[in-house]
Amino acid sequence: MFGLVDCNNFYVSCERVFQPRLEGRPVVVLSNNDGCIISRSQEAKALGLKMGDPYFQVKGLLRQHGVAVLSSNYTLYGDMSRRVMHYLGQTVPGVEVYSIDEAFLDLGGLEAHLGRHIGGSLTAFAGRIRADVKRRTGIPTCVGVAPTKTLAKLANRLAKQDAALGGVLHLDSDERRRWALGQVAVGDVWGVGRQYAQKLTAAGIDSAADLSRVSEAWARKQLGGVVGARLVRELQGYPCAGLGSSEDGSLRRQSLTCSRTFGRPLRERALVAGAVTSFVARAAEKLRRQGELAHVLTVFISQNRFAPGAEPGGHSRSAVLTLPVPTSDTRELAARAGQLLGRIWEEGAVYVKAGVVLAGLEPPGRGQQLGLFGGGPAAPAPVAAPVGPAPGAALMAVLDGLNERFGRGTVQLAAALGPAGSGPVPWQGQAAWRTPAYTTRLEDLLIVK
DNA sequence: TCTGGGGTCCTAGGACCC
DNA sequence: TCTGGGGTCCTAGGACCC
Repeated sequence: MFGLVDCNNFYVSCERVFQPRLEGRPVVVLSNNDGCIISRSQEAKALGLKMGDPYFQVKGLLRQHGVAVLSSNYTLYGDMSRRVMHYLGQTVPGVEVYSIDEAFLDLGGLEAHLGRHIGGSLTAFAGRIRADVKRRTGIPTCVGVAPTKTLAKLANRLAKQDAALGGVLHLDSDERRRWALGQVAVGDVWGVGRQYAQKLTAAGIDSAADLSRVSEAWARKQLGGVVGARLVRELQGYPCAGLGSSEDGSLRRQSLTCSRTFGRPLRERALVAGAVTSFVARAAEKLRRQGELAHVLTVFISQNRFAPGAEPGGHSRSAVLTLPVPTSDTRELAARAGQLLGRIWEEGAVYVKAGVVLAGLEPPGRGQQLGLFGGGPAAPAPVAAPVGPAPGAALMAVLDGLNERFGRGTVQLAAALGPAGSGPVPWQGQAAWRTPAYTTRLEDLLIVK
């Protein structure tokens, strides 16, 4: 049995914890660079504001209705997420952190145990989790409980829709499962996106219930092979996916990206190179926190995809390099990234965004590919060097330590600093309405009088 | 003027291995 | 006449998720 805990309007809810005056008012949170709406309160949804609406297109509407507008504050959301997940991890046997605001719970075998303790049902247990998360973190959630992950997602959606359910829906019988399937449009099923929804409705499949009745062969043919087959089976109540392992509640990623839209369009190579270097540094930091090394490095740069005449996908170029020796050393990754940028750079073009991806992640230690001539290119080591910490690891540890203690960016590569002079780096995005880091910076701590 | 930033999984084809 | 069988790795692309 699976539970799915999903925080309601997560980013808005995080902001409301520290600004209670935002309760009951329409509130939106904007993406990086204050580009589009990425989180909306119920009141904002009721005004017809959509996920992904570009800010400049809805500015008038926002003003007209007195909508509170906030820039995104990922430091805050990440920390609030950690608190929620930590509580869940202490409360149930297994947790898979699925995204910043969602977690799957392993509720297998709990029912018998619960019978003797609280209220006797998973429904009551889920209600208690919900109340505890709210009390401990201030974040409202809904909980779906069902025999498969896909059904738990579906139950969660219904719990969010219908306030009468009290934030919890447990699909504890076949009748209830069938009822729930009938309530949900096929396009709202987890795993059915725009393309599939279009295809399905064209074939007369309109609800989750309809989808649960198609043949496996049809699902395979129409919905991406085995993925589609599993999707249908899950709707029927047969689990096809277990709880992803994240024992300590932290996510272990298979790739790490850092990319940003620039604060303004850039045409100077040195500036874009500076941006790429700073993105590499950030990605490498995440990589080291995860305790891994990367084998594959990708750099991409994008021109304005909304420019008239831009063909879909044609606005972006990327270059990939498989490193001879996996590394997490910012200096080496930055040097390689600079070379990759040279391969895709077009003089005269105007770029609006860049990014780097670290992939082929592996833990250090045994099994590591060593350089044939010893060490990595950045810091040659003797051929006979025993397997041990990578060259430069100590330096990176000091770098991370300083930045953690004194704030991100305290020590950086000079190449990531931008042109001499003062002011924000030219690739820094807009964030006109950013709230303080209430929970992670001492200076930003709220003072209650 | 202005349009996010992360991720996942699967398929298919080609090159190459023994 | 006849032309194996079993793999891996890489790339590109497509779908999906929050």
